[in-house]
Amino acid sequence: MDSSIPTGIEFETSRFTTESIDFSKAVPFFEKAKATSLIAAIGEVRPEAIAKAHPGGIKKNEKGVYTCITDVDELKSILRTIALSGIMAFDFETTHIDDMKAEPVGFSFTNERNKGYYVPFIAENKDIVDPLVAKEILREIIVDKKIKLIGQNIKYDYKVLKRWGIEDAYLYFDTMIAAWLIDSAEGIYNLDHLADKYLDGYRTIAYSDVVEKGQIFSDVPLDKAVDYASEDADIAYRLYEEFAPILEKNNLSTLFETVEMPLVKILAHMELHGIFLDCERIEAFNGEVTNRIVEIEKKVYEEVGHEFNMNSPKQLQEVLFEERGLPAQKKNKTGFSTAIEVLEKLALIDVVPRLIVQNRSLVKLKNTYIDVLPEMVNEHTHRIHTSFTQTGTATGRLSSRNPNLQNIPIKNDDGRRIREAFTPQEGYLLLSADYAQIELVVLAHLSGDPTLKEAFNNNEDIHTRTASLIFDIHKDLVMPEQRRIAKTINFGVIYGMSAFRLSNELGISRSDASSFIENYFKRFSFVKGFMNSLLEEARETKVVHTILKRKRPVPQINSSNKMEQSGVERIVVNTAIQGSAADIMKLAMIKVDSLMKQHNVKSRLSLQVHDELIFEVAKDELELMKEIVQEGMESAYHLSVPLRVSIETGSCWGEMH
DNA sequence: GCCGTCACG
DNA sequence: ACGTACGTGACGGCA
Repeated sequence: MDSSIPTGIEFETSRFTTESIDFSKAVPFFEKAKATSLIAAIGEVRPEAIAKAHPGGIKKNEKGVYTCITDVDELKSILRTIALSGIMAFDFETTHIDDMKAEPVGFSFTNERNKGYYVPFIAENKDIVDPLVAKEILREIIVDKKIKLIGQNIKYDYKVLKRWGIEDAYLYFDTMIAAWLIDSAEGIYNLDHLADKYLDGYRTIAYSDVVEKGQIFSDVPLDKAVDYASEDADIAYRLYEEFAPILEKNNLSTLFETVEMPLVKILAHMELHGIFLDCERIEAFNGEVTNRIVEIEKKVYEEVGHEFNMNSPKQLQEVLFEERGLPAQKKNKTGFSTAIEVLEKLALIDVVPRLIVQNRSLVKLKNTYIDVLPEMVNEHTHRIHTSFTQTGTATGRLSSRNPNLQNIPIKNDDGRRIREAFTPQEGYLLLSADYAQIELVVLAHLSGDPTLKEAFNNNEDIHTRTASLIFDIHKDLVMPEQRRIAKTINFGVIYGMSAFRLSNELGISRSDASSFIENYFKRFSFVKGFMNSLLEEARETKVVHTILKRKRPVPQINSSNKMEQSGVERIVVNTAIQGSAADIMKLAMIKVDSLMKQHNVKSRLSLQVHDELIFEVAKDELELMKEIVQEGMESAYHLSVPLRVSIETGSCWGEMH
């Protein structure tokens, strides 16, 4: 890789303004959307309806006709013609699956179903089309003419485009995101699966049939490469024609256009920018942790009388419950559980489980973070570039992979040492902005509960307030233990609590737990009412939706299996809350991004951790950024209770003031 | 490839 | 009497 990796990323002018989005108006959006699709319920294809809509007998699963373009003038002429239509499906073939390493070896495109073109730069290791020449032709229609791009997982192609030197693109329609919005419970959104599911069992050419094991795409014979690559563009185009009307029909177009698609670029920019990891800090900590692990293991072996693998649940069970005769507690499928809460109980009566508890968390830190994160540092940017998955959750949240930077430890001092190794570049600080109690705030809004709303309107400590209500005492008299109980109950409300779990969590009897819950719902009666109407609606429609009308299908809501049914009921309650909070955070990211562009700042968004945004902020922009971030996040969506954001800054993640 | 476990919100 | 908190990703062990 060369200097084409962007260091400071330039942003295009957003189609977005800072005005808040009015979701009450469904904007007709897909001008090209044709009435070809007839999905009755979400994600459900009705063959007879499709036959009606295609009286000519057009088969959705027909193979397309694909063309190889090797002549530069021909490429120019075809792309210019396509540019007149204003839209095209586009797909890169590259050297790597990792978009931070991938170099283009060719690209495919189409603006018509059953057609496709492939432009090979290299095939069978021979140079064909000069990529630098092709790049300029592409630039003309992607940057200058701003053609609307359709793609499957278009964030990948956008990142490759940017790293290649094409600085901007109009990301119009990601078929993967559309499929996810249409059916967030499906979980599989790769092109092969989507073609099978939505194009009447269309079988795509498998990557593994084209690219031999150990080879890359530039090794593939030209004829095979043309078919494989062109098909990707063709299928993406066909899926676009399928999905656009389904989105319309399900009132998902506005969410798609104004939230999910604008977010693609924001995530791409975050990923490209990455975050710096101070490997020396990690290495210093590694020495310390490794010593402690060795010490603990030595003590355990001494105590037990022999060596064994204490990371093997099976071997550990033997040692604890057979050799040492400790009382087994929870069972799981394979035997007796050695989960942390079990070990903590046993730790009161025996030194071995006590040592194992310490060992567990240190080994976890070492295996998951200390040994892995330094290896994930990009050798050119010297930073860590996570990948945010936009289609990874059923609720609307993001997830983070390779590495997951949404689960970096914070809850204890050892773990926090990992967080402290994430540091800003010279002249910058890290700024963390997080929503205070966003899920309970969302609950107050959705339920309209006057007591809950009042607490947030008065900016009270919600757990203390809850305690004062359920224990019927003045809030100044709430004891820490009572606050802890209230906090657990508040979590329980969000998750759809049961008396059983609450009693376990609090170490109290189940009847005591039941009366806490009863008391809670007596005090927050609108919350109970809200949940009931949510469930009623879900039973009726088989769908739960968020404030932005994001949908999660819950077909099992009326299951005759009571356990399954109550499981789905918890999902319904939690999805409405967690998903709405995720909606708000996405709006906030878009708004803050827009404000940052308006002010033309050097500062960059680095990470999102569900209710928190982390920025790398230029020191001379600190005050401005604090204002922008707070304003953008707090006004992201108008609720009937105030959204509050707390901002901290520091010279590393984890130590913020 | 699944399971148990555990890091986060 | 059942046997249970929601959403993720990643690890090592084991078949």
